[in-house]
Amino acid sequence: MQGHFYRRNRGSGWWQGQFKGCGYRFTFPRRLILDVLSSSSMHLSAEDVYLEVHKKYPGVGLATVYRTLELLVQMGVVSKSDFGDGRARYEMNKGPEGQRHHHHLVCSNCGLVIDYADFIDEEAKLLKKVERGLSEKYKFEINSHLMQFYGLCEKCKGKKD
Amino acid sequence: MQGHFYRRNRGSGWWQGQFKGCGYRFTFPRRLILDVLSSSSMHLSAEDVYLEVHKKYPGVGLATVYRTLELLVQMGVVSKSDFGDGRARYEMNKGPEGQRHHHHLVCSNCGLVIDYADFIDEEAKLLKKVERGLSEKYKFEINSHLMQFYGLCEKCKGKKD
DNA sequence: CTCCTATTGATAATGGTTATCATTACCAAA
DNA sequence: TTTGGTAATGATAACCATTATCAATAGGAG
Ligand SMILES: [Mn+2]
Ligand SMILES: [Mn+2]
Ligand SMILES: [Zn+2]
Ligand SMILES: [Zn+2]
Repeated sequence: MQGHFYRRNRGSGWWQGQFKGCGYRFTFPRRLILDVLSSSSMHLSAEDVYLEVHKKYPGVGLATVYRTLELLVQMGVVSKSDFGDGRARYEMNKGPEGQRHHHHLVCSNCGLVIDYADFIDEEAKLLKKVERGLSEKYKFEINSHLMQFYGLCEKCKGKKD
Repeated sequence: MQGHFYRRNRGSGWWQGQFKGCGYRFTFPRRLILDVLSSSSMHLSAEDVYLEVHKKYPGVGLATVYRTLELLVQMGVVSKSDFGDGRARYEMNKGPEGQRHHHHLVCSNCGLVIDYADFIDEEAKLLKKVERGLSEKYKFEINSHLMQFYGLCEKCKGKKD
């Protein structure tokens, strides 16, 4: 870092534990990035996160944002999605309050993304079943899945002439 | 085109009809690209298609391959997937013989991709159910879905120490 | 066969993401 | 508290799949 000074990072608690547990350091930029992700319910791009962090501490660089996001994805703390707009989107996945697993509904016209967890229970039941069958037949060890629905949102559905 | 000559394209049949039906021309490069996709069961990148077409007719450019692939995706003839290797993958989806809808099993370690349609029936049941629920609750008109499983293939599962 | 224009090929440009590298900060040990 | 080894960082260049540009060509209706 050239010319920037962070206040000493004396953090503690859940996040610090998560990082330490994985053999990583809980640095100040990482804390800031987590703050942004935690206090937002949107699907943020790396640049979104960068701009937000930048408001509070202009010293944090874009590269660090990318690196941290990738790290958090690896840790399972953040989930990374592609909604077809040419950039990755990130959102908090696991926090002190537990998981928040959900799937997405994407509008092909305006890009609106809706989170839903309503039908996760039913889905989970079948997903488990399918996963079991696939594991057996293809000798595959399934760790995760991706599921998205595409279509037209209420507004875009009406705009069709 | 600068300096290349295609033999007159006197094609007819199913494909020609598909293109005409959508208001497009059935050109020679487009036919070649379709040939490559039709005669392969792999998940080809745009460059893969380009190299293959290039063997027969070096006059076809990469831009045309990209354009044609995008067109075919719009027409529903080809499906475009992202398996996480930084480039889009294409494969035939609809042909004279009908649809070939399937989902994917992706190895997070070696990138192996397995097509499967075995459990589509069970999946389809749930997908329909969930789609109905989501449509109703969120006033969404669902047109398509994306479903992938990630994990370790047989070989990679064994290599873990 | 003619004419209009959709399509094409070569190539430059785009833009999100990654690599590089000198500098800095975290933290365990003294 | 001081020190030292090293993980992490910031600025920036590089990467690279995909798109835009534009003059030239080819498809196909009439
Ligand atoms: Mn979400
Ligand atoms: Mn496939
Ligand atoms: Zn919409
Ligand atoms: Zn594998």
